Amino acid sequence: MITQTQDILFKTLADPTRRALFERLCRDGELTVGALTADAGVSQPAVSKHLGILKQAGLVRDHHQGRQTHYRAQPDALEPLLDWTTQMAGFWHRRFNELEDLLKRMDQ
Amino acid sequence: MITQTQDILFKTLADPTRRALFERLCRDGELTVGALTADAGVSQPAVSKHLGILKQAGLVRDHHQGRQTHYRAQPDALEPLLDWTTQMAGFWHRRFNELEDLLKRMDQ
DNA sequence: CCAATTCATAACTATTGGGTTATAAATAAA
DNA sequence: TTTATTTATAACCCAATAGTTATGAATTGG
Repeated sequence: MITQTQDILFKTLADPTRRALFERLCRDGELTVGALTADAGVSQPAVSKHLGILKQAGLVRDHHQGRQTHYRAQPDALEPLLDWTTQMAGFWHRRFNELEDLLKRMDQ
Repeated sequence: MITQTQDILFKTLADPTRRALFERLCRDGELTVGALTADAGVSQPAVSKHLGILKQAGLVRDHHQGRQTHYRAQPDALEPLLDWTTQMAGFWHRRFNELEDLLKRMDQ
């Protein structure tokens, strides 16, 4: 079910602090938990939990180096979101064109 | 704050039944509350509440006709979502190119 | 070895939010 | 006018979740 993937993505990105973490990783590249926590506005455990959820959604990847964990964004995971959005817009435009055609036929 | 708009959109579309209502309106065009309720899988008050939230987010518009309320999708409201997604992908690609350039310079 | 640092997990709390039933308000029909 | 239909709102309940503090596990440095 593809709608499952969309659901996970929307739910994951619905939280502002979580979305802010992902945005920072997109902008600044790879960062440690400590660096992310410094500007997150919430505690370190909260940041770790959010990163775990982002990881489960496939939006970030991590690798360990000594006692630090580095996280980086995985923006490919945004593709289903892009697909859904364009599809919704597409449905609407198709309907719009159908209506346009109908009006044209009625005009004849 | 544009991030406010994004927050509202993500939060609004994070709920599956609410997103399903929006999808149906995109596919099928204008529908009444009754028609939407028939296939929603939840009660009519639940549907009304969801439609109210979608309306506040600007994702749907309504108009009254007799005792029925007709709802239709307003897919233009998805634009900030599209902007955010492409922007995140853009940030990442820019960083990717920077890295690529760095590697090229190191290669010389 | 011992202390300090970095991150993840556990346990708990409070709030949010989506669902329900009951009911009100408005319109249509009999 | 009375009854039936359609939608919105109110009041309430339960589950999910984002936050906290406390602590454990792993690694580094003295």
